[in-house]
Amino acid sequence: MFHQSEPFLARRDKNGVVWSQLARASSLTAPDSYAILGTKKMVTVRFAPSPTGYLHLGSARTALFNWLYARHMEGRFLLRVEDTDQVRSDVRFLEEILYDLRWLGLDWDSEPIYQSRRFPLYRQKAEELLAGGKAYREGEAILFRVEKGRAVEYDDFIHGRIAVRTDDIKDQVLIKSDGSPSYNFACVIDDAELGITHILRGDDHISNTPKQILFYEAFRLVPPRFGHMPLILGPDGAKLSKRHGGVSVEEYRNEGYLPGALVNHLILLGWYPGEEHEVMTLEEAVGMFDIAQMGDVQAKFDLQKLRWLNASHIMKRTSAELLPLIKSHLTAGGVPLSGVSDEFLLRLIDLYKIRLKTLRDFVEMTDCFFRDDFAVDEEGKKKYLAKPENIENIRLLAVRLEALASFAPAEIEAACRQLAEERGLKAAGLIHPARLAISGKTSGAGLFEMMELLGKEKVLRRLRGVAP
RNA sequence: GCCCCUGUCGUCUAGCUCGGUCUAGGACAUCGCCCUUUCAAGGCGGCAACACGGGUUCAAAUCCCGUCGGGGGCGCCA
Repeated sequence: MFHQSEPFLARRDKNGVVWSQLARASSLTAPDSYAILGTKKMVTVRFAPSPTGYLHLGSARTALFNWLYARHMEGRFLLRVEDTDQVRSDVRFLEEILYDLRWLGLDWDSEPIYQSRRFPLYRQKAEELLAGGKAYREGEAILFRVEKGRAVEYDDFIHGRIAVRTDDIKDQVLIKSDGSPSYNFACVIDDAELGITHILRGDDHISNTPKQILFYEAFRLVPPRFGHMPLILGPDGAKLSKRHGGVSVEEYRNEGYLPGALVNHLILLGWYPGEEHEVMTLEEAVGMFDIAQMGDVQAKFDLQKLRWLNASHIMKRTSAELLPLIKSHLTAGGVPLSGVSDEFLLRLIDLYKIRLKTLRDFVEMTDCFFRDDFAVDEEGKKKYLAKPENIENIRLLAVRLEALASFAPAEIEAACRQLAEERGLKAAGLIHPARLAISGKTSGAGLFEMMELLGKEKVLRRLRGVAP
């Protein structure tokens, strides 16, 4: 179960359990406890998902920053599955979470470890405390005795010094009556054994930290450095929830967001890379990341900015890179792709990628290229196809285009402009009605390119459809 | 109720550590103009903030105190 190579400077205790941070210094909470110990440790962080649901944006952000720090420091990023709740945990959730992490571009070192397989260890450690008089039994449970009248202090690397009185901390459950370990206890046992050097987690854990530090003390271990990042809120300042437009990574993937864009936004919600670097790739972020610059103020998830970032990331991708993604969105959107060549799709992507906010937008924007029964914009109809002269112009345009030997944009444009001039119109006076006729839309790519991709036959048929 | 974190444009933020260079800078959104075949993209410009009240100081967004606001926690959930 414990597949890792042994942590740096680890040693085994009399029970054969590997411990990596045996305390020798008296100042357990000294900010540079590692320096005091005289040991240079590889940065080791972890992400500890609980497989009781999908990967929430907040969790994704926690994983992301831990990963960033590990990669920047050339340290290790471990995964620990907190599946002590046998009832609510499900492997399906875990698989989804791992899938989402990979999709975001986050990889981990070593196999994940599972808390559910380590119950004997937690019990053994709790019994040590029992034997040492630091814990007591209450029924089937084992509780930790919190010494009153003192303070627990630590230097949070995001918030600075935090101190709480033990009078405000109740005795803590170590092992529950059903034999499973409490969250805080299993967490400490595992973090110590894994040699975790830095714990970066959400602000919601800030009050757990003093309790955990008490456990480290009880085992005479030097605690890791802790940092708590503020939670992300919804646009209205309330807790991020479904009604804000999606809380799971999966939802954003399905909406057509690029992982790089989602990650970019999540990064911006906790760390500012400088005015010239707001749009960045994960790789760039790894290089620039500075944990000391992380923000300590809660930020609101801004869908508008995400959309803009997504558009920026899409524009930077080549059409070939976008192709498989676009294809899956087309398929998901019910567009049959049989008989559609990659060459055709590539050219269509060339034309439209600059206009996309999400990949999914492509499906709606380009529907006229895949079907003949596309919807026609009502406002546009009134504006461009209501007058008889519009219809006549379209009819004449069809005649001109039909005579074209080459159906390339340049030739189409020349024909359009010439006809417009002959009819005493501005080119736009012909272009807008024509676009509406062939696509049903008042917006889109350049008309001549659209026509070329659509092909002469369809263009003529559609023009004649509105101007028989 | 108690404990903890936090408060610069609508939003994300720079500045705060070492008070004066801040008539507070950038980005998203928004508005206007340019470009233009529409929509985008791009270029240019506008609007817009130091939560409030006291101090300290020649001088405070920057230091101190209080108030108010936002968030989190106080489980044999994780």
